[in-house]
Formats: sequence, C-alpha cells, structure tokens
Amino acid sequence: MDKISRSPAMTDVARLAGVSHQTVSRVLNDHPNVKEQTRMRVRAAIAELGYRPNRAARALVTGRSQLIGVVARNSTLFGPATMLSEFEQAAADAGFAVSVGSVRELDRSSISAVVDRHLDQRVAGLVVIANTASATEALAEIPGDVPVVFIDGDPSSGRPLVTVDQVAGARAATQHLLDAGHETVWHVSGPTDWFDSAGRIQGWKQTLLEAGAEVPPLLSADWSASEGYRTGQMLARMPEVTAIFTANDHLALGILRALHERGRRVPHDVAVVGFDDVPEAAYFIPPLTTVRQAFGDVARAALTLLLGQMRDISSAANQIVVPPQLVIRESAPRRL
Amino acid sequence: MDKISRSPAMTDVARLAGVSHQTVSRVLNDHPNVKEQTRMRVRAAIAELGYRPNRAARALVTGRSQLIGVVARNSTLFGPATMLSEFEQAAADAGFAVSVGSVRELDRSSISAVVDRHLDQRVAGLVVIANTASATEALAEIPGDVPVVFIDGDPSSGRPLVTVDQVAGARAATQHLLDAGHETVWHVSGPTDWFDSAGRIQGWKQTLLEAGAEVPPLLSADWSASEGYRTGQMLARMPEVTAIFTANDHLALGILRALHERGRRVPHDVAVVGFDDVPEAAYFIPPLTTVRQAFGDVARAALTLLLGQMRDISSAANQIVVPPQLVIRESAPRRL
DNA sequence: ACCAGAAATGTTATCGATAACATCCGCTTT
DNA sequence: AAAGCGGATGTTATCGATAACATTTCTGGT
Repeated sequence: MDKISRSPAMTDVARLAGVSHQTVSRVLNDHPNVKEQTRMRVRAAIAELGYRPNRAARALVTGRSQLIGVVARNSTLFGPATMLSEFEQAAADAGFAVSVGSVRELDRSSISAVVDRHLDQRVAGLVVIANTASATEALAEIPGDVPVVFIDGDPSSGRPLVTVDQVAGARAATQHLLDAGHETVWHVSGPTDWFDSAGRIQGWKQTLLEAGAEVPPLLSADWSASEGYRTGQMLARMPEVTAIFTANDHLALGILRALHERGRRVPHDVAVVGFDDVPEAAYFIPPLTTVRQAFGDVARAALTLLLGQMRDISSAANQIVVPPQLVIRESAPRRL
Repeated sequence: MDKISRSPAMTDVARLAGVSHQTVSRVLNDHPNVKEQTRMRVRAAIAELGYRPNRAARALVTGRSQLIGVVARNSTLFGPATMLSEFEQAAADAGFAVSVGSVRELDRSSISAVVDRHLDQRVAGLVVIANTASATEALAEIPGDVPVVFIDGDPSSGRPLVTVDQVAGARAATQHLLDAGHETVWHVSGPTDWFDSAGRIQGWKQTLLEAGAEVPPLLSADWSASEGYRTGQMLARMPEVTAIFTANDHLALGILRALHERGRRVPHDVAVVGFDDVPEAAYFIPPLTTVRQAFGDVARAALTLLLGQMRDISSAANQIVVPPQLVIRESAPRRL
C-alpha cells in the first residue's frame, strides 16, 4: 500500500531484483562489469516498478544535471525564436532538457543574473545566443569549468561559437543585384550593435567596393516592418534608388509597402532582397528574394560542440560557420 | 586554498557566521523565528562568500524544484512562440526557471514522454500549451499531485486553464464586416483540430446566424501564408465574395496576394480581417485589420494559477478567459 | 525570584543517487 | 596448491539542502 505513496527509488528496484542498489546504478550507467544475467534481472525490475531515476539526486552527487541552460534575449524575432526552437528539439533528441533563461536586455548584469540562475541548477552546459557585443562582454561572468557555446557571437572572441556566415549571405545578395544590372545597391541594416547587422553591412560594402560600385550611405533601423516602412518612405522618393538589400524580411515588407504607396513598382523600378526567408516571404507582394539561414544546422552544430566539451572541457575553441543560401523570387529576379 | 576548489555550501556559511547550518537554512527560507541580529550576520556571511544555494540538493529533499516545465508543440508559429516567450519572462520575474519540452506532435505518447522527463526533474509545476484535442487526452498521463495549468486547451475539461476568448474575437471580426455593409462573411479557418480554430469558427458562424446572414461553406487550411494563397486563389475567382475573415494574419497575407494577383482590390472589392496582430500586420498591403490577442496577459494569468496550485493543490479548477481586441486598419475599414 | 511557555538555535536523520573502497569468487600462473 | 589477478558485486561515505525533534535562551506573569 505504501508502494503507491511515493515513486520507487533505486533501493526498491534493488530489493526486487535481489541485488544491491549500486548494481542497479551500474546497470543504469552501462557500467561494463555487470553480468548479462544480472543486468537483465535489474532491467526487468525497473520495468516492473516503472522506476525512473531521480535527476535531482543524481545532479546533487555528480554536481551536474541533464539540463542545458540557454541564455537568450526575450524576443519573438524570427531568427532568435527559430534558433531556440531548433536547439530545444536537438537537445531533446539527445536526451537533454533545456532551461530557458531570457533577459530583456543583453547587458552584463542581466546576463550575469541569468547565468547564475542556471548555475544554481547545475546545468551541464550553457548556450548563449549572443547577438550583440554587450553579450560577449558578459562571458567573463561564466566560470571556466562549465561548457559554453555561443551562437551568433563575436567570432574574434576565441570562444566556441556557431554562426551563420552573414558576410557571405550579404555578398550573395548584393552580388545578385549587381549581376542583374543595377549600378549600385542600397542597404537598410539592422541595429548596428548586432553581429548579424555588422556582418551583413561588411559583406554588402565589400562587394560594392570590389565591383567598383559607389557605396551609398547606410540606412539603419531596428528589425521591424515599422522601421522598414519609415526607411522605405525615404528611399521611395529617390529616383536613383533601384536596388535595396535589407537586413531582414520584415524590414523588406515595410519597404515594399512604402514603395507600393509611392507607385514604385517592384521589381521593375526597384528590386528588393531580404534576409531570413521567413515562411511567409514567398507570399509578399511581390514574392521576396531573400537569404535563407539554416537555423536547424546552427542549432545542431552548437549542441555537438557542447556535448564535445562535456566529454572533454579542453576540447573548446571550435568555431563553426554555416553557409546561407540565396533564394531567388520575384522581388529581385535574375534579369530585369 | 581549497576555498576556491568548490562553491561554498551552507555549512561554510554557517561556520563563518558562527551558527548552525539549520539557522542558515532558516534565514534563506524567511523562517520567522530568527533573531534580527543573527539574520544579519548570516546575510553578511552569505554575501561575503558569494554563497548560492544548491537547487539540486533542495529539490532532492523537498521533492520539488524551482523549475516549471512547459510542454509545447515545437513550432515557430507566432501564437505559441509568443506565448512561450511571455511565460518565460513572467516565470523569471517570479524566480522560476522554465524548462521547455517541446514535441513534434501533440499525440499521447510524445506528450507522455515529455511529461515524464519533466517529472524526473521534479518540476514544481507544468504548463501545457494544448492547442489541439489530442493534447487534452494526454492529461491522463499527468499525476494529480503536480500543479498543472493548460493554456489554450479544452474549456470543458474542468482543468485549470487560461485562454483567449476565441469566440468573442471571431464575433468581433465578423460583426465588424457585417456592420461595414457586407451581406455575409467567408471564413478561412486554421486546422480544425485546434481549439483556436474551433472557437473562431463557432464565433463566426453564430454571428452570421444571429444576423440572419447566409453561412458560406467553410474553407480550412493550416496556418501558413502558403495555404492562405492557395485558398485565396479560389476566393478571388468568386465575384460574390466581398468579405473574408481569416484565422490568422499569415493566412491573410497569402490571401491578400492572391486577391492582388487577380486584380481584386482590398478593401474596395474584398475586405479582409486577420487574427493575431503580428507586429508586421500594419505593413501588409494594405494594412491589415485584425484581432489582437493579449498573450502577455494569458501567460501571467497562467503563472498566477500555477503558483496558486503550488500553495494549495486543491485550489485547482480555475478558468480564466482573456478578451481579445479588434484592431481596425485599411484592409477592412469601418465603412466602405 | 521562579516557572511556564514561547522564541531561538542546535542535532540528527533523510532524500536518492554516485564515488570510493572492500570483498568475494573463479581462473590462470608458477 | 598457493599466489595473484581481475571481474562481479556489496558496503559505506558523500553530495547539500530541509524535516523533525531536542535543547537552550528569553520572556512575562505571579
């Protein structure tokens, strides 16, 4: 009757199987020195009782849990949200739970607080989605003995990091527009303190310089359709603007509307290229040419790096760069 | 020197403060029977050592952690993603970490697996974002002694639940279109096994019936712009269609494009109302009239219910319904 | 000044796992 | 046949907190 009162513990399994609890532990951890027959007996007992190990107890004694802590800025932006979702899925497949600690701002003290909360939980590893420089500064808060991987952080930090090749994506977008016959390409960037933005600006500028094209003044905005619209209202007034590369698809959406309102046809008068390939980009008016980021690949690569560090903490300092892919649609066709 | 070797534990604090570890525990848990002076001494010792309690140890002895488990379908859909983000923020403010366990499908066995993983972690409570009926079935898997709140689930289940009033939102949208002078309103719904979809369909139909308007055949789709486009291609061919209410904004986007391609002007020929009010809805062509859901309110309400149950498990069975809000823009103005 | 009862603090047991060490057993080796 | 060895298993200590109970120290009332 008191069998029901609480979930079974290792000793209950041991008693039923007629072994010591340590042997049960060995079976659970695939220790080699267990006789096959004993192993099966224990397995049977586990199944019969519906035993499930208590992670808290394990975490207490090993000092590490089956939990991966993620530090991210609280946002519903497509990139970060997708990244989180993909990472969570990858971690689940590997048997890890994911504890999300989001912060309103990526400043040092907020990050420090979230990291501390994660360390209290004795997380097995940390993933920091660090899209601004301020986040990188906070890495000082993270002790050296806990595995960490940065997603989207500062490539020059030397820390293990996975990121999409923003420069290459921007180059592909810009080059595509030049190849279509435009004299130059205007760029509406994201917030300049984001690494993503910086990489895209760099790729855009480099491509123009190499092609000997004029580099127009940089316009920057946040990531919203709203700012895209505001910026688009200006660009629409300038007849010399025939090609625009925007730092994400939502900005592009706002720009498309501003162009539309001013009677400038896309792509006849102005060609537009976005970044991200949000699922609805193919249904903008007109369908958006954009750069797709393989968030799933990034997430899986980050997990792989993290698992590597868990096995051997000194295996750090690997950096993985995932290539993006240009998706050509009507807003910027191959040839006008 | 071995001070550095491991993070300080309660006994270290106790020694420094000259009290027993139990007194430290009392200070930490705001037990009333501690002299003010002792309390301060302990606090000082805590600060000096940078002591932070080990959650695993606490979870082991209390059988419950400072972790809230969320079960959600893996998706980047605006609604679920926003909900998760908002809930995480609310939980963090209340001192809880959130462990996300996402599933590919909301079928019984997947949910059961995720719930088990959460229970292994000895979560303090569970939140199930249960937007389809199949998820509700799986509630049988959840033992009765762990606090649970459903978001978006089956209102008739009797379980504690927080949801947006989908019926009211759909009524507002439909009535708005009727008031603008349309004879009837067509509806493109989401997947019919979602509660959201069902509520919106119900509100739409009721409003038409009460107004004595004809009820057109129901069109259903998934939530994507792609399906919206496909459906829109049909609707655009039917001259009698002058008003469309879609189950979310992305569907509306696809429909807007299909209408545009066929030369049907919005709102002159056809008025369109969406649902969600995604941030970029104001920048569609034309800006979208839609129904805004207060996800933040839902998330906070869910947390409140959960905390209530943690204090007193029998306090269950509260249901909270959050009203939505019609946002009128150009795709369906007040009067044509 | 004394005693009861409450307030403040201390002691010991406990949660459920792994770590470290001890033991037992059967085999090979000499 | 004794010694040595390694595989299989058991025993005991341990992680760091809270729970339960024990003890000491204040109070206030007479």
